[in-house]
Amino acid sequence: MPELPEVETVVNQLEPLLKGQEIVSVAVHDKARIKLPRGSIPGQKIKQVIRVGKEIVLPLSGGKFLSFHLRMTGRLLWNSSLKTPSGLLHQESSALEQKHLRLEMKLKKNGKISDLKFFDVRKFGTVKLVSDISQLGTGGVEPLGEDFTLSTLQSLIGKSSQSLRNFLMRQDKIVGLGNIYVCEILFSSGLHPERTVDSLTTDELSAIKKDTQRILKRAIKNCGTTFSDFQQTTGETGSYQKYLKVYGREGEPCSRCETEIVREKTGGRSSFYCPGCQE
DNA sequence: CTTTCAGCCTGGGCGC
DNA sequence: TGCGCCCAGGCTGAAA
Repeated sequence: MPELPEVETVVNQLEPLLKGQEIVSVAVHDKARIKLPRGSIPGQKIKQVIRVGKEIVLPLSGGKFLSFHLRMTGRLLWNSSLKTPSGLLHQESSALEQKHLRLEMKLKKNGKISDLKFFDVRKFGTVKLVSDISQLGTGGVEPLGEDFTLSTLQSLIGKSSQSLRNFLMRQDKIVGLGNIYVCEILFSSGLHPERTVDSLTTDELSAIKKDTQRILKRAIKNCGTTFSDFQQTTGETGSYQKYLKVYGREGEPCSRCETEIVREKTGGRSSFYCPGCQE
């Protein structure tokens, strides 16, 4: 469930490891989903590691950009193995890892060979090579960027009458937010997920902007949110889950007003919120 | 035009 | 014990 803070964490951890590495070879294991032009990558160097929305992007020395989107279960690991459930024998564990391996690159720097592996259990993740960085991302505003202001938020909303929850999840408006952080932001702002965006006052919009930035920054500081052991791997040892106020807390008393947190499904997605203090 | 929604995909957890 | 069903959720493209 990587959202902006989790992707940012992976980027921060990979940057010093991958910077300056030459890509020696690329092996695509999931050829049905991952299409890369043959021979277009080997020989190039990784200039840096950056984040564009929820994508992990490697600008290459030849001017192109190699991009990974983890979606739900994608993992991008350097010189390490996919952590699999405990209790498996070594050969079972390695067979499971091989089953989920989608792409592998051999890297070289200062004569040392290393590898970068892309795993993905559910195959939603994507890998692509583009010649222009503008081909990446989904067009939304970076919530931690300078241009995410109250007036930007107002113009993004425009004449939309969508629910607040659906609006905040839209990557063509604001990038990086997913279900967990949207639930947390709305709790913090005291707003009901089904409020329509055209009903919001200036003060409420201002609260959304402020809470979005505060929560994302705090989550990045804590290296994101990690849920189960299975998903905990290099680059995802986050601890923000201990600060979650509503997500996954259905049935528990609200930390603000003691009302029981509810979970409600709308449009196939679960919203966690407090019916007592989110209006 | 805007908005909603099924489908993609697998493994874990639950009820029977 | 094992089978069927539901759930996680970002994003696309089709339908409303």
